[in-house]
Amino acid sequence: MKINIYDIAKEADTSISTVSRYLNNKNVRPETKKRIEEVIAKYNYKPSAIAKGLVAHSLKTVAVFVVDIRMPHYANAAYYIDKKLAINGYRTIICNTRGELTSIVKYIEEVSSQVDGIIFIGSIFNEINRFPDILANINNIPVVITNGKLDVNRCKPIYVDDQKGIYDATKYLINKGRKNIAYIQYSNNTSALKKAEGYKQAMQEANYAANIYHTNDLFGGYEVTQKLIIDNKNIDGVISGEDLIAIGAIRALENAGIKVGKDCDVIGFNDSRYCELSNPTLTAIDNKIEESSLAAADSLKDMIENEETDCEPLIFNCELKIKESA
Amino acid sequence: MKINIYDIAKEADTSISTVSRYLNNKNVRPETKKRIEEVIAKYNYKPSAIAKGLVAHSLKTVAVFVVDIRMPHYANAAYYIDKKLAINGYRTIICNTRGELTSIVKYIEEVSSQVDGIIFIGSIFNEINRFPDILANINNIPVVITNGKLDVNRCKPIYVDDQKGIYDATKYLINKGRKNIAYIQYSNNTSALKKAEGYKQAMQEANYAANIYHTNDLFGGYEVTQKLIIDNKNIDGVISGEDLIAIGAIRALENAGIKVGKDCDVIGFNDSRYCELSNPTLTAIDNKIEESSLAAADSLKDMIENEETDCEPLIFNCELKIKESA
DNA sequence: CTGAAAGCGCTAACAG
DNA sequence: CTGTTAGCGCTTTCAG
Repeated sequence: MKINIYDIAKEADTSISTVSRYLNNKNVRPETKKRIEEVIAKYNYKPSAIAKGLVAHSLKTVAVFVVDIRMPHYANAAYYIDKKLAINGYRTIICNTRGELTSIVKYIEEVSSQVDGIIFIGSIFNEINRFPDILANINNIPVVITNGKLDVNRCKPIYVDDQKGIYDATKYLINKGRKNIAYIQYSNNTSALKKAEGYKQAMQEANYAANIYHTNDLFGGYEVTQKLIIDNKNIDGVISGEDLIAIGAIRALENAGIKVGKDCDVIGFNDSRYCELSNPTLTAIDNKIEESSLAAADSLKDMIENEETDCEPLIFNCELKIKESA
Repeated sequence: MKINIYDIAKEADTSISTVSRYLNNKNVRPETKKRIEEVIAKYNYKPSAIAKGLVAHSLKTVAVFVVDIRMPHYANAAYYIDKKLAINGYRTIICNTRGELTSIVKYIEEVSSQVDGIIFIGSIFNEINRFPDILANINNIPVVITNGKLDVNRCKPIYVDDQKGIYDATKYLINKGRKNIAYIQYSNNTSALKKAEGYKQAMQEANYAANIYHTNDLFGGYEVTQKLIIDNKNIDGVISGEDLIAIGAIRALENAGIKVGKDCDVIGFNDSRYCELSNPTLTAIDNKIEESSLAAADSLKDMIENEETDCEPLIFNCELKIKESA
């Protein structure tokens, strides 16, 4: 039932090489070409990408590792990467690892022998360095990672200085005269710790006490802030490493009668479009997702196609985007 | 440089079939096995998934077509589909079509000869029916589509009755005594039109005038509602076909001094977790993304593995999830 | 411009 | 349990 190039050649009364040439837009005599076209149309023949891939040693496919595509940060990254790479004829396999090591391992094993390269989004994937066996799977393909560095042959790191981003934002509040600034940390990975570090550093320099709250629920900003308000009635600043948490914080503060942007400033992280949905709109640290994702896609493409071995890290700086909440 | 199964066989002093058997966990004499393992470890050999795919006529990969992975609805769908399919050993290629026909065509052409099946999320992909040439590409692979039906050999449609969802929600407000209910429509595709239809139907039955506003910006709910308020000072209900728009509406209403949930009710659509970020929290129509996505994944898997040809549509009903805004 | 033949890396009979 | 052989569907020399 399934038609292949042999069938086409036979029925078009020519050789498979000629059909192959036709398929690849090489010179074929018009009459032969016409016969081939007719047969192809008749059977609705489509060449097998897999067989092509075997010869070309490439399926023109890359994998993008994220924690959870439902989180705006990852969705944005995946969107820009796919957009950029699709232009160059690459398909994007999405790997929702949920940050679980077993899941990461499974995806790597399945995907590494099928893709031309991998992009890891987020420092959590640094964990892979602890497992040489897993690393071995990706030792021969080009790899890009944001906010990390993998010990493989060809790894291009792309850094966005989250820590400095938070540090600057904290400074900004301090300079505005805020003294009682709390930080809400989401999850416990390297990236989250670094961000918290930026906050602590700025507070320390100003001789203010650091005050860190934790949540592991992306939508847990509301509840954690309710606690925070009870603990600390004089709160005048809240910073979080995730926009969504900061938006939850705003809701909690407003519901407690604390005017955000006036009595208390709130700053988020990512500067996702969700900032606009908040009331007041959320001032946030823009961590350059679009820029860094496009750079990741470009770098990977270069590494794949030009055997590029430039593994110098690329560095982006955050930028505070001021809106109503601070 | 690149090691293949021949190299392994030679160095382990055995045949490729034996190596192949070893790789596929079939019986191999312990001593032989040991030699093979050593050589494999020495060269860090990984079998080529592409070559395997050529033999198996499958790469265990599916494609998921969405409009834009950054939209919560699509991100959720993609997440659940990938989660379910990954358990069964399938990889998920994501195709961000932006709803553009040229992009849809390009993705289909590239992907159709490489994947085992395709899931289309959303009625917009019904457009494909207008192009027999494109349809031909996917005539031989199993296809699942939500809120649509494609004219190909094997297509499983999964419907979620959006129209009824909006109809019921409108009824709900009417029964609460709301009379001046406006609807904000996002985009112009079949799905959007059907939703608006549900609203009109309910209003008509109650003998109230329908009042529809439009926006093409997912984050445009705020601005459109500002206009709406100017046009209609007695507004007491706002319904939208997208949560994010409804959240923008809430912000505009509150900023205009109209108490949401009291003076005016607001209802969104999707019941995404963003409803929790709104203040007041957003009452919304749950369109069963998780259920329908998991069903899509299951159906596709059945169609792929069991040559399943049951193309009876699967139907899900929406459910109004009441929170603070209505 | 075209055809024969080799090869991409693996699996699956088949015969031992 | 193992090796030989023939594919899977395509591209690519290399002669002609």
